[in-house]
Amino acid sequence: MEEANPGTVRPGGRTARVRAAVLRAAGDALAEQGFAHLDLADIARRADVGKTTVYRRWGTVTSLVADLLVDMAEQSLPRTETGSLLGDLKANARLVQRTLADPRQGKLFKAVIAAATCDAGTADALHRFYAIRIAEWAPCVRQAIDRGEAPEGTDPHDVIRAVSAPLYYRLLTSADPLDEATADRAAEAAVAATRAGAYRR
Amino acid sequence: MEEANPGTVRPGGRTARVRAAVLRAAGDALAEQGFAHLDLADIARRADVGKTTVYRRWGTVTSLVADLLVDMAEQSLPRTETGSLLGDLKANARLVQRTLADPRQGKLFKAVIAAATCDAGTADALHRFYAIRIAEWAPCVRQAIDRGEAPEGTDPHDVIRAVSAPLYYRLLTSADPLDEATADRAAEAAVAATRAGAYRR
DNA sequence: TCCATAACGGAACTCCGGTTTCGTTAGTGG
DNA sequence: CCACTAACGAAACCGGAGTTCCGTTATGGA
Repeated sequence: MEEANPGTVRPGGRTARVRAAVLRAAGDALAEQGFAHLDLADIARRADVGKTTVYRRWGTVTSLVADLLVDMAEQSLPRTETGSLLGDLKANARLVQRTLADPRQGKLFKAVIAAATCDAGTADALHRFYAIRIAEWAPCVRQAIDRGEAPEGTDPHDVIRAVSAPLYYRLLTSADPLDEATADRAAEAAVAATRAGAYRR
Repeated sequence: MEEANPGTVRPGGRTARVRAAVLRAAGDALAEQGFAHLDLADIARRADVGKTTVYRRWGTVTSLVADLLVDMAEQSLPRTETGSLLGDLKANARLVQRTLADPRQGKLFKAVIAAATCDAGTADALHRFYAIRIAEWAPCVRQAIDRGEAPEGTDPHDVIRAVSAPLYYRLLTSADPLDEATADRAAEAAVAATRAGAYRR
């Protein structure tokens, strides 16, 4: 007789309220202090729940981060459409830039990336989160192919990744500003490379 | 009377031997288990030194990682020259790819990036490490400008960063393979974007 | 070579994050 | 509405990472 994980038999009601409060508290704490010294008892206090509950339901910091990533993936924004590849990729770059440059969101993303380096389950959740984001924006590259703005055989996922990569690299490896010019440059570079066939497979 | 930090009055002899052993042990442990649960007493055991010494000299895990980054920056490889921008950027991309795809080095880089998200001193050391690497390879873009392969006003640092960024993005946000084709594509995309003037300032 | 002391390490100690226990509260289905 | 139990939380407990103490070893300059 396999025992169900806590919170899975009755996922609604109080259980859902506790999850929401704990995930909100976790996001706040991650943004404030990063991943390293995250303390589940502190999360419990912030969420106004018992620390036993947090240990029972999530067990470890990285499991809590993985659950937060699942929640973030469910909440993420749909893409916009501008009618041109450059316009779409600039919109995407600006969205990523605004997120990473936001004091709370930028730190939160750093923290979840750090957590994912330390735990396979969290890494899976992070990979899924980004796969969902990339899949959300990939159609704009397909549309560009249809409009003749990108060569046949261009991999849409590669193009979308090429827009985000310089912004994340900047966030994680330097203290350089993450401004709109940087975002626009990332989009322009991705468009130029796309047109030149660099992402053809 | 300001007290000197341990190891700074007599930095040679036994002090240097202890540092070398501790940094080697730290690199191994970071590669094996990531950053989160790094235990200074374990590092001391691996290095065959007293744990008091590790706490006295480095104090925290992140300070030890920062010192490891200083050491890594001192050890890094000089750039190669191929005579063409594409050749040079491919060489750079391949070097980064080989490093990140290496089982030990890839994990080590993930771990130091994670550590840098958690501590300002470690972040500074990481930023310096990458600034040194980028400065090492920037001359190849300057040479390309001189040869007419890149437009005047191209920012060499932007170009070198554009080569690395997709590889780090792949390492940190997905489980996708980091192969030579990916490295070559990063170089080709950077060259195409450079030629199109995307990195002109 | 000698000496002052920087740097060292073993052992004892502390404290806080993680674990266990068990009575209480909320949810669900008959 | 009621009975069963999933989920909850307070309190007590535990152990290992971090800290302190003090005798030992190695270094560098006179």
